[in-house]
Amino acid sequence: MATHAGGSLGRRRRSDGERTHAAILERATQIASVEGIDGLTLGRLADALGVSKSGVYAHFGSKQQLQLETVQAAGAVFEREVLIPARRSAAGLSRLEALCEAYLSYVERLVFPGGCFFAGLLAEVDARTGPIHDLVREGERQWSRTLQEAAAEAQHRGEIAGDTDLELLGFQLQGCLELGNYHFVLYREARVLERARLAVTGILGAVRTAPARGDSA
Amino acid sequence: MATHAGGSLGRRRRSDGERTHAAILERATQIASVEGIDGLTLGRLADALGVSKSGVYAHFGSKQQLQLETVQAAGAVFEREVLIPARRSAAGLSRLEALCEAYLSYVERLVFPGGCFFAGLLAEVDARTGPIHDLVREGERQWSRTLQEAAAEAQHRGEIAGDTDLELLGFQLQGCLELGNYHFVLYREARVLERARLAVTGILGAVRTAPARGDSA
DNA sequence: CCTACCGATCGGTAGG
DNA sequence: CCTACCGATCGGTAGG
Repeated sequence: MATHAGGSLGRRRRSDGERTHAAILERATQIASVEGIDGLTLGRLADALGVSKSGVYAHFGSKQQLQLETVQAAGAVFEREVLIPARRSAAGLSRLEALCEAYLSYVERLVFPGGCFFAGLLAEVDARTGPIHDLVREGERQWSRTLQEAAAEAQHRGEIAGDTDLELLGFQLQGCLELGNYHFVLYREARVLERARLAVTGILGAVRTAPARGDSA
Repeated sequence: MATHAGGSLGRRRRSDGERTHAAILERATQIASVEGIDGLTLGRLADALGVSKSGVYAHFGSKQQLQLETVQAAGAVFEREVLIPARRSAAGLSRLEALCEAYLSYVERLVFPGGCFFAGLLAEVDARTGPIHDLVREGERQWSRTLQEAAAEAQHRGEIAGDTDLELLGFQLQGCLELGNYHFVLYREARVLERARLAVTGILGAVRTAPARGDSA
């Protein structure tokens, strides 16, 4: 309903309400990454923020809306911490490697205290139905596509073998990344992420057409 | 306290109470595989069984005991459906292949309605602490070890290359299996399990020393 | 195994 | 944003 004409003051500063809303969602992603999206309750979130339950509720109007916005907020963090950094690497094999490393780094730095937000959410809602299931399914599909497109560009450039099955390559890499996340959170040892990195390197090494600088022989 | 001397009647038949207990746990594993171990509540379980809440409660004495026994009951199913069938295959590469196929078949047949019980549980409790976390961690460690031991025997027999890193091979296979499970439950398409099978075959093909019967060239 | 209950917490509402 | 409340459900208990 509001027009874009803001008058002589130009674009308004982000309001207090908007900043509070964003702060609530940041806390919500932290809680949900450990307790699950179902473990995120209005009361727990309100306690963590030091406000009343209805003070939180008023921002969303329903628990489902809070959950959906929390998932979307986590998606923005994933983009900022994984997708955008990887885009700084050259398209092709470099970017494919960068995507894998950016993901493992995002896990290792505990951007979310419970590890990858979407790895946890995937397992929580995969067997259910509803809007959150659908949101997660689309996010997972997009992540698979991102890996596969980077692999396709690497193949187009002749950096990986022409007969490489890109779907399988992406699947194998994605499996190593997700298992790396689960094991890191489960065992709490940095060593398991090193194992994931070596597994990724091994899979890429098997399809690479030219040895990387520094390889022996 | 009871002795093993059962008198002239020999070993007693399994009592009604024991059969009821087992029936409760079977239902509990089904509910927990979809709703999570935290989504398994006494009230929901009682409703599904058509008994009163305290009728269920009396069998376990606490919710934690119910949860622990449910996880153990699911472990017995995993052993029956995955580990024991795979042991019918010859030790070495055949058994490693059989372990992967038995796992994917167990997922595909929906032995648990929510897919692999432990894949879901892993993601649910990896970031928490307590006896269930510990139980899952030991189970996951054992599953990794089982895959790795089969790979070691394959290497010992000369079926896979002598310089294969067994830990990485096991990790890559385990990643494909778990991602196959998550995607099958998420997308509900049989095709994604075919992808997982091909991903496993591709990984094993890269380290195999002799071509399998039927391979071209 | 049952009914009947306990205090705590759930999502959500009323009224300010 | 708050207090105060609603009915439903949670894990657990008492008493039979």
